[in-house]
Amino acid sequence: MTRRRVLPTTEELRVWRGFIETAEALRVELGARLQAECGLSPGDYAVLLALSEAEGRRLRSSQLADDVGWERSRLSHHLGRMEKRGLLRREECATDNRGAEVVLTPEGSAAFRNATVPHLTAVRELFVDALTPEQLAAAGEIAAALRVKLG
Amino acid sequence: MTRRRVLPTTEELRVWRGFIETAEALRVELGARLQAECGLSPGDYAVLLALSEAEGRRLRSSQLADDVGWERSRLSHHLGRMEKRGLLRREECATDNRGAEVVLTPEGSAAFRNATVPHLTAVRELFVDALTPEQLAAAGEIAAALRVKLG
DNA sequence: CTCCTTTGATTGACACGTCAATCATCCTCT
DNA sequence: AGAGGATGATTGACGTGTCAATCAAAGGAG
Repeated sequence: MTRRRVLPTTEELRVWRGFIETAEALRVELGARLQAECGLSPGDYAVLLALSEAEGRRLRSSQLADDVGWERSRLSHHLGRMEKRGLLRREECATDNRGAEVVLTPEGSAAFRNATVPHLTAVRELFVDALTPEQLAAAGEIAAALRVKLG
Repeated sequence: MTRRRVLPTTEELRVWRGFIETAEALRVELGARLQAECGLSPGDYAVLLALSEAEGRRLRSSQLADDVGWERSRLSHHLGRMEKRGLLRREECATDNRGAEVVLTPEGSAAFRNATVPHLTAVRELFVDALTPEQLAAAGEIAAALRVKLG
């Protein structure tokens, strides 16, 4: 009588480690280039992207948190750092005295504009161009399959 | 005359985002389970794994840094925190007075023993079992292809 | 043996992330 | 209107990560 196998085989573990470490290395490399070429962290980029796409380049704090998928607290800390660097301003909200509105400054807007082409080029170079069309499609399917288990 | 395409298409970007965000979510979920079930961070686990496999459950600091693939400084900070929790001890090295040896304590050893099965089970559940055999193989090939560009 | 460079490791400063606590305002219910 | 819970946002404590500076011991060249 055979017990149902619970632990991964050595080969499965090898694939797992290769997969997760490569994804991590990719994230790190993209982040490093963004930082080196544009002086922005990946977090900065996410915030600037959301604000750039918003009406009037401004958003309520909680809407921004939703857009980038962060907790309020994380956003608050990050906005503090970005505000200190002049990338954005926080203003009081007219319709809700509790609320804050986050406004892109011209500097922030320019920083994002300068970052987007280099960043997307790097994505193409390191990800899209590194894979065959079949592999690219498979990557999409794999991600979708994994997401099922992640609720 | 057509210029060579430099930026990813919308669809390519969609795949990219799905891929990188899913890998990240997987990493986070594994880490959260490890923390909840065993009280260990992924970093703790990596250090304990390397020490557990070492001769006499002890390693020179720099050898440990190599094994887990970290910078010395990062390791030093992390060892400080782990030592405070009693998972390991730092001892002077007999053969090199500059050097430090890191020794697993019984508590550290036990913590790792308790962690390994739950952790590997989670890897199987969230990664291996979520994919078809073909997808698993493809994941390995995709990771290999991506690593080529990452030097 | 005495410089002088290299090596092993730690430290401090700061960016980033999570969690729990806080606080003011808003809103609902009576 | 007023009590009390829900909501928007910030803060503080702490774990984690990087970088540059530091420092002592080791090791090679003269």
